[in-house]
Formats: sequence, C-alpha cells, structure tokens
Amino acid sequence: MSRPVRKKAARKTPAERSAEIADAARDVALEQGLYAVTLRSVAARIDVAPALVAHYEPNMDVLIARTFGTVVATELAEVEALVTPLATPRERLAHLLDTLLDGTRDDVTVIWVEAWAMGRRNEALAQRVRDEMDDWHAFLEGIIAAGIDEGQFETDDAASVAWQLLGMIDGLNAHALVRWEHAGDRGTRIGHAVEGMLGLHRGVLAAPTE
Amino acid sequence: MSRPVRKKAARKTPAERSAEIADAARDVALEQGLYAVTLRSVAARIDVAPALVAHYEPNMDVLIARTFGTVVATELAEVEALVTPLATPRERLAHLLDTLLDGTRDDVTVIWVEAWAMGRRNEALAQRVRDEMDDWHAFLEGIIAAGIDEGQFETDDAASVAWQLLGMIDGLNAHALVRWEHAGDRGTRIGHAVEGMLGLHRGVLAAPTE
DNA sequence: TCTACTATTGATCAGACGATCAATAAGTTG
DNA sequence: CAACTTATTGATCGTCTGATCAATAGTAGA
Repeated sequence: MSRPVRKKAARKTPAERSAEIADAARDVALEQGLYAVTLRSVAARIDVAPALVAHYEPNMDVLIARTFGTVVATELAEVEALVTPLATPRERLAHLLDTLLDGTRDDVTVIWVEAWAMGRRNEALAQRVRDEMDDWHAFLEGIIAAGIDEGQFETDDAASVAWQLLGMIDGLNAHALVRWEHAGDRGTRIGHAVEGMLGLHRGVLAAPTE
Repeated sequence: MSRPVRKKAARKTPAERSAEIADAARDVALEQGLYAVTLRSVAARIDVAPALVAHYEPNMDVLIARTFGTVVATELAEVEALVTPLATPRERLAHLLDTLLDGTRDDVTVIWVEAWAMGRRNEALAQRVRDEMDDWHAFLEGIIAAGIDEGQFETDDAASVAWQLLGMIDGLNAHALVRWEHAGDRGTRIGHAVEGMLGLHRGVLAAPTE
C-alpha cells in the first residue's frame, strides 16, 4: 500500500511562506529557466500544493517577472561588489568584461534570453526587463564616465558606448547557449572593439596593470 | 444550425502538402514566434486537421528546427544579395550593419532569441542554430577577409572579429524586443566599435562613400 | 472496372498549464 | 474554552500541447 508522499505542510507565517516561494521560483529559474517556473514546479520544490502557490501569487506572470528581477539584480550586485573596489576605470572595465564573459554564468544568460522572448507576451516581465537593463546600463555608464573624467577613455557619449557594450556582452553570451564552438573564446579578444569605442590604443585594455 | 466551418480538405500530392505545411509553419513563426509553431496552429492556418500535419511531420521538434532554418537562411540570402554587389568591403560592411540594425527585422530577431532558448531542450534545433550561425559567420568573415586583402581593414584574426560582430548585432537587436528606449538608435553609433576591431580611423566607416 | 495505395479525417489519449473553490485544520484572540 | 481568522488542501474546470489509430475517401495502375 503506497501512501501519499506528502503530508500536510506545516503552517507558516505569510512572510515565511512567501519568501520560501520566491526562493523556490528563483532556484527553478536558475536550474531550468524562466519557462519552467510554473505553479506546479514551484509547489513541488517546496513540497506544497499548487493551490498554495496560487494563493500567494494570484498571477504567475507577476511571479515570473519578480523572479527575473531578483536573479538579475543579484547578479548586478555581485559584479558591482567585485569590480568597484578596483583602482582605475580601465581595470574595472577589463575585470567586468572578464567576469561577464568567462562562461560560468549560462544560467543567468538563459534567463535574460528567455525574458526578451517572454517579455512580448508578459508585459509585467517586459517592464522588469527594461528596468534591469536600465540599472545595468547606469552601472556601465558610471565606469565609462569615470574613465573619461580621469582622462583614460575618450568618447563623447558614454551612454551610447554603455549600451553597445551591453549588447555585445549579451549577444556573445547568448551565442554560447547552444554551445556554438566559436563562442568558447568569448572574452579573450573583445578588447579591440572596446578600445575602438573608447579611443584607446590597441592592446591597452588587455595589457596587465602594473 | 451552424455547420462545421471546414469541409474535408482537397487531396494534394505529398510534395504540395508538404510545402504548404512548411510555408504555414514559416508564416506562424514570423508572425508569432517559434513557440507558436504547434501542430494545431499550423493545421489551422491551412485549414486542415491537426492529424494531417502530424502525418507529414511525425516530430514537431524537427519541424520547428527546419522552420527556423528556412527563415534564417532566407534572411541571409537576402542580405547577401543586397550587400555583395557593393564595390568595397568597407561599403559592404557599413551597409550590412545599417540593414541588420535598422529595426525592421524584429520578427526574425524573435526567432533567433527563441531559438537560443529552445535549443537547450530541442537538440535538432540547437544543431540547426549552430549551422546557421556558421553560415552567417562565414559570410561576415568573407567580407572582412576581403577588406584585409584590399588593405582597408587591419586585423590579424578575421574569424574572431566576425563572431564579435555577430554577437554585437544579435545582442543589440535582442535588446529591442522589449522596446528598451536606448535600443532605438541601434546602428547609428556602432561604427566606433567596428572601427576599433578593424584598425580603422575614427569615423571612417560611417563616412559617406564617394 | 477492380484493386491497391494513401491522403485525410475525427476521436481520443495522457500530460501539462493557470485558475478557482469549498472544506479542513492550525493558530490567535476574546 | 469558544469564536474567529486564515493557511493549506484536494478536487476540478477549461484550455492547451504532441501523439496515435482506425475509418473514410480520393487517385492511380492493372
């Protein structure tokens, strides 16, 4: 006689349960992508009835949008913490590129790519995507502007360079999702493009800092 | 008394029907994306029973992969026809960038973006994506190699520049899918980055050809 | 004309999805 | 201890998905 695998879940405070659901959604998204974030998958992960998730999240589109937001905002915070301490804008930029293109963040890349596609059918998500892109853009622009101030970079439009850079990073990472062979060395030779955008002499960006 | 809307479809030769299904799948993909290419949506578009589509396409993953392939290969052929007649590699490259970043090809961009995401669950599609990326890469590399031969471009690694360029184009276009404000002027200022990659003087690429 | 082939169909299956709702039970307040 | 609130549940609905299969009906060839 096999009995039901799950007993009734312990009653928790709304705050606790809500956080638990958010965490589960985040984990599912990182492991299997945004399309896998469903009522049932989230419920199963915390061993709870699907209806409970629906009770806390009356609209799945919103949960998906929020999950995207937390994943991406977390990544930005991590990269910021990693790069900001560095001494010069040039170092910060070089280290940022190395970090974002080292091929260890495919889980987040999938979420970005799926978000661009899903955003056309999920306006809450689209809004969130725009917001997070704005945050990333502001971060990059800050580095570039600092470089201009210190006379390291030369460009008349830091904002424009920033979104070009973002596009480049996101595109190269997206390419890697299908394991395209050429995507392997992403990051090793992106330097010249960036040097071109910032009026640097060839090789300056990749050169070791002394 | 409402009668069934559809009579039995006229019997066609396998070749005809097969082509009809392929066309319908392509139209659905261009209008609503790859995720909308389903047995039922394709069948409905040509006013035929879903089972008939299944009869011709025993596996939807394969139909989706093939649909992606035709859409993307067609686009490549169009761009090639547009650009190849131009006199110099510099002109070809400039015109290619203008064309691909003019914001009129979102339908194809969606297909690319969805394909990168779907490719992780659909190996047939992933293989096709890699193949089409190879074709695009070869095309770009050809232009760049020609530029090197003619002394217009300066780089030691045309292949590497080619995939960086691809990444840039795809990333910037993907950003536009969620109608990010900054994505509006994609293409107007991509020049400096390319100039950096190709050792050109600033502004040379965007300058009018005389 | 008779036969063989097969294009096309409706019916149906099992599996997902989001969502809703009445019933239960755990906890809180009086 | 009783009354109330509400976290949690199972059951269920309607809709979508890919897939299978026996039955029907055009068509081509002998």
